Amino acid sequence: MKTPNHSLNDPHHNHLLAAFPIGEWQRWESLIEPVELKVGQVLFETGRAPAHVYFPTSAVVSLVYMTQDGETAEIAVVGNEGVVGVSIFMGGDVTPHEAIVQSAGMAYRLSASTVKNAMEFSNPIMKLMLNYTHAMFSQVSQTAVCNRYHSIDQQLSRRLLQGLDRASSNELLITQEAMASLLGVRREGVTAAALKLQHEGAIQYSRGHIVVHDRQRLERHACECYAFSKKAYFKLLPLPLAA
Amino acid sequence: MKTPNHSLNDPHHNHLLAAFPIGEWQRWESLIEPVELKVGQVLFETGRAPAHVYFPTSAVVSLVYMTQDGETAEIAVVGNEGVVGVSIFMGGDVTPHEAIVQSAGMAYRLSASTVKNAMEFSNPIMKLMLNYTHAMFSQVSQTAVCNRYHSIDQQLSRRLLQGLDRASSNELLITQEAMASLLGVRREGVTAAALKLQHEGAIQYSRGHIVVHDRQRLERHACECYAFSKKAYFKLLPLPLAA
DNA sequence: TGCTGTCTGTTGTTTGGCGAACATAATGCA
DNA sequence: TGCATTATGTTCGCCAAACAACAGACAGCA
Repeated sequence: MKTPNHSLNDPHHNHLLAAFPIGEWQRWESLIEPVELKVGQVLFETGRAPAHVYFPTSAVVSLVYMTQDGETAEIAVVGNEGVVGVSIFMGGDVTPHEAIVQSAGMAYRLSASTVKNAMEFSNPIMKLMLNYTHAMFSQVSQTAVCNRYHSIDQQLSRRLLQGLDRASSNELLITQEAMASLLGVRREGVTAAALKLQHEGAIQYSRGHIVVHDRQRLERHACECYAFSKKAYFKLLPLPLAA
Repeated sequence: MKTPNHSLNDPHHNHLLAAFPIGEWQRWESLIEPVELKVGQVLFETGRAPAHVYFPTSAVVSLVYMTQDGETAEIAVVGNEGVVGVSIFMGGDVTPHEAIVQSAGMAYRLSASTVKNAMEFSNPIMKLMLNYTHAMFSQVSQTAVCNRYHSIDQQLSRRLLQGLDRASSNELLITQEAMASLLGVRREGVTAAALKLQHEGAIQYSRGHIVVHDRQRLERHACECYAFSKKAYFKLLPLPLAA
């Protein structure tokens, strides 16, 4: 991958923002606001009207669905390839899921009202957002199927790769406990799968620090879902995820 | 439920079409085309560019995802509350899933190019479609969670209710085998669950004919997913599903 | 240095759903 | 009417993952 000529904190490090037409960009520059996101921070809650959309540059955000009894499942991951809060321009006053920061970092945000205006007046931006939403739709569908058919081993590998694609190094910061609630399985199940991967030399971890040593091995363990959802983003977005 | 003052084959029996602004409507009238949909008919396939969008009036369509090994899972149901083919105006050349007619009936269709134009020129219609897409997004997310946590009993009840809401009587036409592939489980699992419901007097069935006798009992068996996805459509659409 | 809380490893038991194989019953067609 | 086809019922073994309960291990703080 070519080194981009902007820093990780440049708004253009977000692929969607980078794809804004230059003419448009000037209009937004003054409205867009950098924010630092911390691990565990809740960007918006289920059933509430989100106040902003977030374009992560270095942060990674999980969209998490929670059942009545408090069981959780992640339905999509958003990093610098996308945007958190598509509900806003789709016209829903509320989101069906919550957005939680998985990995600390920077993001740029716009207020909900600004975004709604933008959609009315800028066709190219509207299209960009719709394209992204479509890719996310694919990811959510894929998650539904993955939940039905694939083993914990496969899903853990898939999720690690998805995290890796959105991270700036080969280290991920997440405990097995947290991973379990993302996958919607028990912690013991994650421990077993992670042990297996560690014995094979694919990863190495300790207390929330996961280092990926052998990406290809992970890819062999992962289900098709990983490749498919990645392909969906490639197809629909002007810029690819990190190679 | 009040009897609508138009027949089941009136375009306005589709809630989205019915919500088109009157001024807009005249523009579309000549372009929209009634079609009869037969059970099992494939409206579009995975990975292909859909040629039309379909607004069902009496037909019911399943959006089905298929894995590499041919395992299937339904990710959403579309009846006269919605539209099949949101991918088209979201800008995806391809859909990640296929659309299969579950229940024969009528629908109105528009060509893909017409729809794309419509989106450019009519803001109200664009908003309508986005609202619907948002509700569908909720349904897909809910499906993902349902696949993770809920039993076959619960899912079968949920799916029967979703079918019932989109049917014109209390009879559904679907075999246990077909239901199994929608839910992504084995046929035997569906048989067991269906037997249980039958013994309780909730339903009665024989060779693909399911008659619902006790809707409330089904609702008690179903998981929260049924109520939640229904609520999403209520909130976002101008007209409710059949009561 | 030791205490405390968090994270990870382990074990035994239970269970929902899968796989496979087969029996019975209804339907449709010849 | 008989036969083939399709739909449903049943059974047995099996396994992945859930549930439950606890032990060790590491990190940070007092």
